[in-house]
Amino acid sequence: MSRIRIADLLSRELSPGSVVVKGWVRTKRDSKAFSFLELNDGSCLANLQVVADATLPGYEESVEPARTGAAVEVEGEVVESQGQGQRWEMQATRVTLVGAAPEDYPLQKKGHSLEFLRSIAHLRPRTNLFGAVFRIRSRMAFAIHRFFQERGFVYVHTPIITASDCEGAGEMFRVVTMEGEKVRGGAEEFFGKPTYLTVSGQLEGETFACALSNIYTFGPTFRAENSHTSRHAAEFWMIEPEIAFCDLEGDMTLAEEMVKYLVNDALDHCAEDLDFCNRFVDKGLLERLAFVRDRSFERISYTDAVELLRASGEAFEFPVEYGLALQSEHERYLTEKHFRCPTTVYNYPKEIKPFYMRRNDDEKTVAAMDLLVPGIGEIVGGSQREERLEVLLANLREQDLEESAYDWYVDLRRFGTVPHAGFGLGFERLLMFVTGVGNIRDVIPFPRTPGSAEF
RNA sequence: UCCUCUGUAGCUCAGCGGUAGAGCGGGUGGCUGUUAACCACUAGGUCGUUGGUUCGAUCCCAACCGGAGGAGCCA
Repeated sequence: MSRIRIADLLSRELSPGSVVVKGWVRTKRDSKAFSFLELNDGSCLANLQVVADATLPGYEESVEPARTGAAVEVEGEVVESQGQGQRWEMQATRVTLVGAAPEDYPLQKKGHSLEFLRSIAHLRPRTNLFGAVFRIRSRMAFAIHRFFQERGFVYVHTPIITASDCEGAGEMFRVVTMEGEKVRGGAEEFFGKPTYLTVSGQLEGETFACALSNIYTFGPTFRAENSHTSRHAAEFWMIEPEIAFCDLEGDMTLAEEMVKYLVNDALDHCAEDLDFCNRFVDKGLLERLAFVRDRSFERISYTDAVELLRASGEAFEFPVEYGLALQSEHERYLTEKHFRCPTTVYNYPKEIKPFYMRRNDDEKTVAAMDLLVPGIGEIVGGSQREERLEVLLANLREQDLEESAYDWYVDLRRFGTVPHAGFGLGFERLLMFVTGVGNIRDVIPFPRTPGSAEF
């Protein structure tokens, strides 16, 4: 008899009859004559209630020790439940203990703190919350590919190891080879020069966009920043589309459409898991997601945003002044108090943005954009790229960057240059937004943060 | 890197300058178509580490280590 997933079983209109299920016991309630086993196999949030009569052959060896955490295989008849709370339950005809869990199994059926669960990251996927979060994560990864593939974007694998040490996005991890305990360096360097873990696939992505027109990357990214916040990790996943023959307007539209698409997909395909998040993580989650799906996002230029903030009368800790970067508190004011919805801020002063962003005709701003969402802040950062050779070279000089290191990047402007644009979407930040989970460490399976690389 | 908070039983926490507490979880027994089951009994702690103050420190002080939140940086 073949195994059926609990998700399949529970969604049946008619009883599938006699079947086999396999999973882990969440809890067991015993009485003299029989036991109730709550069985979960990760296919969905809900458990299957198994009724195991004490008269079952092998009851003492298989059912009695099947306490919380144990792995079991159960064969039985799916019948309508006599009790409240579930439609189907299984009347067991055979219970096999696959793997026992002794009494020191750390997960109790009661709520645990997220901090404690982080310390047992190898077991936390067996909880309701993390099961839900990682099913949603999987679905969102799939939806991202669908979104781009449906629009004719080509998936490009940009390198993890890179030699560009000045991509302008924070501190990098060095890649070295070892000789025993010693780091091999200098001319002995494996690649013949210093190399790093990528902080962005953008520059490489641009080369493919200038050939395949519309591309996206989706892979791990590394930042060696010593950041201690709920929104930063040293290793995270990023989605970076790059579009040829596209300006900032098209870039912003794509980013907004993408966020809406993903939220809509989650609402359609992760209803049970989102409902759990709504009940136990963030009571306003479903309402907010529906809002994001249904309403259009706000857009405001940096210049207007500065004026709006100055006129707001709000007492900010940091000054609001043209030419200064917007602080977290300013971004939060825009999305959480003023607009109360996702907001795209665009056209930033060129001084506070990297060399590759396209200079606007006002000569003061660049065609950059940040998509901000309530509760998290920046979820997307992007720009139209500088496609004019002379302007790009001037930018490199202005920012004291070594021109020769960007030969290949500059070549794109030498040979058949086109206007193009793109953005980066932080996958974990998207997941925080979609699930309502407040800490990035709880939406990535094994988080890497300063001082912490367990598991 | 800076600022703030925090570390007591397996978990969540209370507590106090003078022999360590609860709830939950675990174990045992009972009971019931149960579902955060229920009732009774029971085991379980070098109070993060090191040093200092004190007759006496889990408590006060310092340093260190771990955890969390925020800032910066960004996604």
